[in-house]
Amino acid sequence: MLLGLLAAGSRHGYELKRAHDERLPRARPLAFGQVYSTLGRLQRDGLVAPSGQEREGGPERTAYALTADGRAALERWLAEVEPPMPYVASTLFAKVVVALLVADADRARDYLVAQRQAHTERLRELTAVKTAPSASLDDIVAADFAIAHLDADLRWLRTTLDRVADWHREVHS
Amino acid sequence: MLLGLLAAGSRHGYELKRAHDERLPRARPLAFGQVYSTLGRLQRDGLVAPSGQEREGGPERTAYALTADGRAALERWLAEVEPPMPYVASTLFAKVVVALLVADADRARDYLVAQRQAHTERLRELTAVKTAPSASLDDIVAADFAIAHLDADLRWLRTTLDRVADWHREVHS
DNA sequence: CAGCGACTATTCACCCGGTGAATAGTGGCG
DNA sequence: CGCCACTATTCACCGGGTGAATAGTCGCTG
Repeated sequence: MLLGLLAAGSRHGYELKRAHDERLPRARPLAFGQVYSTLGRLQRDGLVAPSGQEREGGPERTAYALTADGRAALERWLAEVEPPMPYVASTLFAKVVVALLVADADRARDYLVAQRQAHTERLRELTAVKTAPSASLDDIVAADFAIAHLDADLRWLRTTLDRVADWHREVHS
Repeated sequence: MLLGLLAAGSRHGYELKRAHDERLPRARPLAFGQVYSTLGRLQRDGLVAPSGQEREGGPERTAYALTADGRAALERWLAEVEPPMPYVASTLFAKVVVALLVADADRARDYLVAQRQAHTERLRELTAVKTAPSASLDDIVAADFAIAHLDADLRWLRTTLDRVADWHREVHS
């Protein structure tokens, strides 16, 4: 991701974090410590290099630019397809499994119902975000992504509610 | 997750990993190193304690059990609802954003089309998994989870394909 | 002018989860 | 006895995430 941002032109660390957070408004904001430690690694591996020193209206800052290797690595990454769902990695899923292991079917059901409600509420919020007049395409595309996955969770929660009794029986056999 | 498995009875590390991988067949298998280091942390925090030493048909093994604090922490965890989609955290999403930053709209489209194909293929595989005669409910519920999220990705890929030109323009403005 | 606060730029120390390999013990077999 | 397979655990390392600390510059105020 940082490589991608640097491809658009060299930047110093603080500004990279700024650019990241702007470009992906709904992603987890980067910590400064993380930006610099990642830049350090990228530099260690020859994918970025310092490209200048600047001092305007603030303290000294070091800009970084992509190296040819960095550009090649980025192109490679962009050319490859992400493996779709190689694993089910989800806290929600794990929690439901544990609930069935640890509690009775009714308790698990209660959890599923509460989670469903929270999802429905969040869906409402995100729909409001994307329909606001001030929504940028960045906001809309990200909201759509989130909405699609909330829907997926809700669908799964629904069918799982129907199966709780059977699943609970199987888990305890 | 390990706490949940221990709630069903005390177990040693190796067996915990085994139980985890069995219970969640489509999750990422745990590394042994990870199980023990997590157990160490849980012990450090007073959530689990060694509960016995055993030697049958193999080397010595140390079983661990939940402490009262551990049980309480597990109950607390189970009682709280997971915050739904607090962030859009997805490699797929980040990749599309970078593609738009770095490449032209056609290149981004090519990537989206290739990714869509991989998703469709994976959907087929997972559908086969859940319809196999030998499929357990564990398999089916996990496959349904994955299928729902693959669908969500596909839905998003579709609308994003329609928006590439506009989004590309906005990204570069 | 000095001090303060806000903003900018970076480092530091630490933690967790993930990884792959190494180490050590037991049992069975030739 | 040695070897192999299986069981049980440790070890050393890595990247990403966290929160706070450090340091410089600028503008404002008394």
